[in-house]
Amino acid sequence: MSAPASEALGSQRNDESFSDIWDEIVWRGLVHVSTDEEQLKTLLAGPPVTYYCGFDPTAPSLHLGNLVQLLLMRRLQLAGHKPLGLVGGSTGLIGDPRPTAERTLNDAATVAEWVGYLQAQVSKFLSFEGDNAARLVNNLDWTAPLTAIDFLRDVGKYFRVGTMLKKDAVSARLNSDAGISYTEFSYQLLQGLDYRELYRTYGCVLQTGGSDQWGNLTSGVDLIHKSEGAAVHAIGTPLITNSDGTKFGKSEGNAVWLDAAMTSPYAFYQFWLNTDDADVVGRLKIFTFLTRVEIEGLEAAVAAEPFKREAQRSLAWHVTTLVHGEAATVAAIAAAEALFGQGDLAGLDAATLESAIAELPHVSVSPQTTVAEALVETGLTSSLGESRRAIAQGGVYVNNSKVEESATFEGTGLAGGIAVLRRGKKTLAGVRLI
RNA sequence: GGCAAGUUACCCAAGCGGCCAAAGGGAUCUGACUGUAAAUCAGACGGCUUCGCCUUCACAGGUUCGAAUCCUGUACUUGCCA
Repeated sequence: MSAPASEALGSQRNDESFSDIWDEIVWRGLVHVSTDEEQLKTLLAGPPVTYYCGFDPTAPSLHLGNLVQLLLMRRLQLAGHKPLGLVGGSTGLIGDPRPTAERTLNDAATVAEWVGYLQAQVSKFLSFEGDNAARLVNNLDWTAPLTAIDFLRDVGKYFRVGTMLKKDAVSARLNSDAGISYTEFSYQLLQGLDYRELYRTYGCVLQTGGSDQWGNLTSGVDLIHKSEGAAVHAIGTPLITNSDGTKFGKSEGNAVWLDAAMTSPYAFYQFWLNTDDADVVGRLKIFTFLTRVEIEGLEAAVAAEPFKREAQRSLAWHVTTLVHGEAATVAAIAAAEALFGQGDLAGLDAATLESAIAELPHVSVSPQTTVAEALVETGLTSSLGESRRAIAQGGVYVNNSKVEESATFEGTGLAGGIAVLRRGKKTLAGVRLI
């Protein structure tokens, strides 16, 4: 992430029109499953409780799925509760069972490096000041010293294999032809252990996570019930889906990351701007701090004047600002306005073009370079063959003019020797001619 | 440990000696229509110096004029038995 989101922390607040935080998160569609609702509602309406959510370092950055959790954590913190942000230094070495196939293990040094990145990202969404300051924890701290024997005696004894086999994540794998290793099968014990550790150390009584993690959330609830005799809670957020059936959080087949180096603020903004009408209201509820009244106003706007995409603009603005800061968001919008679809790129001055190009993937090439080669270099296509196909299909433009097969950049330089390369309607890249 | 079945392109999945760069579906990309939306329709979808050539069907070796297809070994997966 390029800019600290903390600049936004101070202005964030929950919607006062709800009688309590539970009602608000239910309205926002953040509760898919949970332990006893009445108890949770009462608990969250009372004095500060300590809660946690874990993030495993299976990549160098968090992604949009994690953002749902981060925002839920922040909403609970705004309601006065104390967050524990857990980054899974140990669980990241194991990997939770995915429904499809066994994970490839990452080496310890890589995971340790990613732990650092994730901790930095998590920190930006929580406040570390005040009575209910957030705290970061790493489960490697209590898992690493544990011996196999202690683990089996102090944790394993509380788990029944029959119960473990019934967890969705495990049974899905057992019923598939991929099977499951003992390593991944054991994951739920580790997560259960985490919850118990945090319960003992910090009095943590609530864990949140994606509903696909429900089995892992409840394993901790059960463990604490059995070994500590205490009743604790869990909330599972819904899996975010697109109304057209495609996967949420993918842009052109790639994950949308929170790290600006992996998904640029420009691409991030575009992702949200392109949200379906059918999905945009749900996204506003989950990913922004707009109030119910404000969201209902945008909902009406979508119904009345969908072509204005006011809700999408608002959504893109708020989420991009939240993640990348206002300056980066302004730059992303300016770049889009300068570059997008207007026929008249030649009218832009060098400074405007320079800053617009900076938001896009860009390369420096000689004017003799073919457009097909530049497509590959900027990542707009992955091979020359693909470039040729794209050009043949009429999907490639330089400075908004469709190009032919053997085109080069001769004579295409705009102000500052820059050319704008475009594939399809919305995929742009910058080319600096040298 | 024994027996059986399996491992095909991003995913699912056909193919069972030549007509196979490999059916079909999904995902993805492009075009048309649009609102930088959805739906729909059309095309593309291993690589390249693209009327042709090159590299693929778990891995290694073999049989054959010729293998994704047959044989041997190895790895991994699943099921049943122990």
